[in-house]
Amino acid sequence: MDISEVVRRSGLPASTLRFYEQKGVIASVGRRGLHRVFAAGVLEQLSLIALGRAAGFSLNEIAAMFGADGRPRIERQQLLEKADELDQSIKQLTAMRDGLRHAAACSAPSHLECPKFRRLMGLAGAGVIGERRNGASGKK
Amino acid sequence: MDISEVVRRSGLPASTLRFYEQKGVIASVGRRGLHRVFAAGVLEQLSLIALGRAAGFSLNEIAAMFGADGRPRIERQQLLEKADELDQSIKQLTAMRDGLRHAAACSAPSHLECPKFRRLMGLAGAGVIGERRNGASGKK
DNA sequence: TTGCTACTTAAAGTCGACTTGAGGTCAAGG
DNA sequence: CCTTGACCTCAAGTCGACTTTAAGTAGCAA
Repeated sequence: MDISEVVRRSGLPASTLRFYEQKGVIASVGRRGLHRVFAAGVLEQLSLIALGRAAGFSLNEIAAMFGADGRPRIERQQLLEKADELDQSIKQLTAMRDGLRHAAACSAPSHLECPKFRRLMGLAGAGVIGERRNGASGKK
Repeated sequence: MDISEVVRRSGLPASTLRFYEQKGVIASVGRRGLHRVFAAGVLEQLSLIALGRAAGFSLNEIAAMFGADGRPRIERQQLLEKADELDQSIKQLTAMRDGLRHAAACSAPSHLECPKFRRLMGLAGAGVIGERRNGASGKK
């Protein structure tokens, strides 16, 4: 497969594929002239990468999960740790969501008057609630 | 209060306070010489900012939530929208967490052999599962 | 053989939220 | 009065995951 076919079948832009190759998270099997040639398996790898990213692994972590052969060597321990991290996130997000819904419905004239809201503020101010860089989609 | 007191009582570094002021998300009440002077209310504002950040609002969004007086003007609609976003995130993260736990426990020799895992891969590859820049802590 | 493109590279740019560094000012304590 | 060090400003750097741009190359159809 040449890069355009991988683009077509994966939906990723060519720039991303080159970037991934450069980072070592995928590999081309060779060149036809200058042009990269990819094995069919790269599509599966790309799915796996997308999954890893969605689970919150960084590209470097993901790169470390592939052996030189391109097959994944994923440690179960790592999966469990990430699952626990996600559990933490889920709890925080759930508390936050409930807090927001309450605040939106709360009859207090200003949110600052609402005790629940203030409690949430206190937690966030004390750093109890995890820092997030980005959470939900960002569609469009 | 001078900046060092705000630092002490908020736990935030001075650089962050200056940065926040420059972004317009907080304001100092004036100067004593060159030195900024802050009103006591800034601590509450900072908690509110922390809360907003934890909920997934950007600094720009947060800045827009404060009137010129420094009091928050938070639209309930905005809170509900963010709550819905969080709901989405929570669903995705929950699915991901369960998938990871299954994969870790799965008896298949390679994760690639596991149908559930492959299904998750497919979803991620198709972009069904939201993109995340960062989710859980990142402690240490 | 020509010429069109799709491909190539390397370097720089983007985005958000800050941090860091260099160089300067001045309020307060001795 | 003088030193000290906390504070100031402005510019640049960082991090991660890419994208963009400029300039060059070459596979393939005509």
